Amino acid sequence: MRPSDVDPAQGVFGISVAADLVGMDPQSLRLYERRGLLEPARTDGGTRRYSSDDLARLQRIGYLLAAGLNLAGIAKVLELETENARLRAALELTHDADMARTSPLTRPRSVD
DNA sequence: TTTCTAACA
DNA sequence: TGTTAGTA
Repeated sequence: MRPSDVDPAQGVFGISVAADLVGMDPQSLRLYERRGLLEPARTDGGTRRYSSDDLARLQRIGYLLAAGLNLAGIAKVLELETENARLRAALELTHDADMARTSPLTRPRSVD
């Protein structure tokens, strides 16, 4: 299987490996999950499986923590970002490439 | 591996 | 408040 065939949304890493890759402790990863910042996949046995998307999310959490936000604030940020991505994806389906290039909200208004 | 608890800064 | 360590 080629690297390009790997689904970034599919969980493959155990918690120890995932924590190692992002420079965090497994305990912190569990705390983030309990606070609703993350929801990694589970094996049949119930152990966590972190995907590449999860790792990117963890690095985002680390960045926001360093920026001074607490976990509650980060949960809110990630929630809004997720919704924003969902809305943009829906917009992409409705509009053609030309419309998607400039947001209706930011497109300059004609002010005679 | 999980969850819980306590101590630290 | 978030991290770390110890426990079961």
